[in-house]
Amino acid sequence: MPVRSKSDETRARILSAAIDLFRRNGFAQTTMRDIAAEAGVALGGAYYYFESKDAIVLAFYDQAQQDLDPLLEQALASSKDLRKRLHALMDVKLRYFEPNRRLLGTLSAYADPEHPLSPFGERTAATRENDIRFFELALAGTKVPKDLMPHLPRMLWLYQMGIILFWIYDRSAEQRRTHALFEKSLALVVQLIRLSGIPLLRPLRRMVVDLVVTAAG
Amino acid sequence: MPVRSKSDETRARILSAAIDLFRRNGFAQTTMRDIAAEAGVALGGAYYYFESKDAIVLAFYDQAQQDLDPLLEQALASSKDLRKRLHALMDVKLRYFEPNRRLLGTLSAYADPEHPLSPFGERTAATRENDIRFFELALAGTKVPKDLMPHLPRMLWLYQMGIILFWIYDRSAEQRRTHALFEKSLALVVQLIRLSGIPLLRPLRRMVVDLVVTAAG
DNA sequence: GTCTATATGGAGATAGAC
DNA sequence: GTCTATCTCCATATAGAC
Repeated sequence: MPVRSKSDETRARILSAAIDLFRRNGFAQTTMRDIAAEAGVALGGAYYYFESKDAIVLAFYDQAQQDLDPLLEQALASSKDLRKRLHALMDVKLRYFEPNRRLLGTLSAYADPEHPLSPFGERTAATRENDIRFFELALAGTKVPKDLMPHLPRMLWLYQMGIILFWIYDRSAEQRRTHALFEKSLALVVQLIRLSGIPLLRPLRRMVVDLVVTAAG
Repeated sequence: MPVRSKSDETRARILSAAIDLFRRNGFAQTTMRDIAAEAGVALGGAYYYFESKDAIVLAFYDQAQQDLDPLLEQALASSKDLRKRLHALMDVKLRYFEPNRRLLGTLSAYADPEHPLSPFGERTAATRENDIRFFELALAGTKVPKDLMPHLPRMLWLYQMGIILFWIYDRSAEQRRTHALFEKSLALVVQLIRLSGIPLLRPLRRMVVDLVVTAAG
């Protein structure tokens, strides 16, 4: 454990104040002035540590990834079964982001890959690829047709993003609808992966792979 | 054709100036001052006709719907074949929105159903339902299992929204990737609808219907 | 009813003193 | 490293001319 300098301290305090405010009041409604006040520094101080409001969100992404990595590793170790593994990955993420559902909402606004905060953009590529790797690991031990294998982790990642998006805006109590939707769709997804190898479905599988290749460019 | 009063004239001029600027510079980057200047009125003039910047976008939606309705009717009349009809519907929309791809981009930002500009929200419900009705009409004459029928128009609408979202951010020349993706996925979708009736797929179909019901609440 | 001119209040960001 | 003072820009509001 590195000793945290006073500077690290202040930076962390600003970040945590910001996330707290984003959570409570939303991203757009939170001003840099609010953040500075909550962290006990002057406005300029906040800008000394983060060059912009966006940069704070990026720092939040980075921290989330660092926090999540070991939890995701652990989730994968809990079982060899694909369904259970995918379920465990999702559980870890939803639990982690639960207090920040609202913040994710304002961020999901950035679908444009050219926006720095977009989950599909360049600035977040490393985090994204890191995340996709966990789906690759989850598939270890599961039989998947050769032509599908290179694409499946990314497809599962996208599926996961869809569920998370649904979850963000799910107004049902404790997001029960998302949980029901996830259980049912996951069973379907795993079933389809299992069935994807049978000869009868070969033409269908090829169509899907072709589709994915087209979409990915 | 009603005679346009001077007031209607001005309103239309402001709307068209706004859309033009949104298109060229994006929604967020365009200020009400820009809009007013481009339309040749003072700032207050713009606010006299539109109570907010958002209201201008809503007016754009409304106008788009009015313009599109007859074109979509016509598109449906062009064929009895489901694939061709769905293709024709998409063609009409992409052609219409082509000059405003960028504007749609900034709007797709509003996934939150509570945001007034969200395509999933209450404020846009009438436009949305109107649009879904065209998918219902497109299905007339196509055999669809009874349990699936009530949900299929909405599912197709959602599929269409996905393609349009992809199109918005498609940086390939003339959005060729989107067009390829659409051709291929449409063939798949139509094929699945055709196959959905065969007894072997009944369990799968029931899972999907169950899924849709869960998602819709 | 239509529009101009001007005001308000708040945002993100920065320069330069300490 | 941190603060104060200040800048620039914007959505929106309003008073009142025509």
